[in-house]
Amino acid sequence: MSDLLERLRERGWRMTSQRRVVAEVLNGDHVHLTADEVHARAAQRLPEISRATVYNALGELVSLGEVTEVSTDGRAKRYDPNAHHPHQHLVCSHCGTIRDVHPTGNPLADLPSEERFGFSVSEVEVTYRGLCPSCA
Amino acid sequence: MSDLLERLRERGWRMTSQRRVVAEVLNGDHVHLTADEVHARAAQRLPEISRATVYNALGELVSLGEVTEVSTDGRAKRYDPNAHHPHQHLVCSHCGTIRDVHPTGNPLADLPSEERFGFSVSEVEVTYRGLCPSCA
DNA sequence: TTAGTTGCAAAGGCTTTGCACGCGC
DNA sequence: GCGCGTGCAAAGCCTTTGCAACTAA
Repeated sequence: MSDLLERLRERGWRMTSQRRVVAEVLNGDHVHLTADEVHARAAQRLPEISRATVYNALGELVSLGEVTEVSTDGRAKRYDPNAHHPHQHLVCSHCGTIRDVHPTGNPLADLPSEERFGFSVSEVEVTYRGLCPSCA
Repeated sequence: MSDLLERLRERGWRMTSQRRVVAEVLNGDHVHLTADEVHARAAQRLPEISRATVYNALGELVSLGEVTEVSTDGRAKRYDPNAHHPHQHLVCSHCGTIRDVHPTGNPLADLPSEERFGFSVSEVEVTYRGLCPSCA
């Protein structure tokens, strides 16, 4: 699981310097950057990279299932490269910090078939909210 | 729980024709409108109502805890007046339809204290995703 | 070679803001 | 009458798009 770049190469993702930098910026755990933050970090290594290119790359990584979009209540979406480690998020209601957490139990099992209204349910997204130690 | 307007009056919410119409539009179950949809429906009864006023009113209803913001992955936030009936959402990945559902079990209990990292967790938000009968 | 990628700049969707006027309490 | 609410128009933030130049495979 650990190396995003390697996985992308194996999957035959066309590699360019811009795409490599984006993947490198995202690689790791507990990473939840906005598109703009990804662009800023990428631009440290590749000053000419454009926002549009970052958005393109992020969109593809999401389609490939290598990265997940996290829409916190704030405005900009955040991108989470931890797609191969099923996990949920714990968000501080005050400062917005996000932590990855790994609850016990399977939330999917909590939705009985009579509550599924004929839907074929395939995913669950769980977000815990509260105050982090610094904000409490 | 049923009448939003009544609750607002009891809480001393300053009432104007615009605010009344917004509250009336939102009142009910399984309502998940965007700000723009709220504006459109409100404008049927009060043609001069402005978007800014609708946004103001929605923002206050959210602060008051009478309405919940639902950010599906799409662009515009949706507003759910069902804040007094704890429930989760079942979203169709294809057409975006939202249904309210009432799972068994308490998701809060699934997050053990060693996974809370010192946060005081107060809410959980659960979204089930899948295909609805029409889109399957 | 050639299809896919990039950068730019402009457009687009959703939401917020500043300010003068108007209205609920 | 006072203070908050309203409408308008403009600005703002985040994201997408069109297109010509470029480049990985």
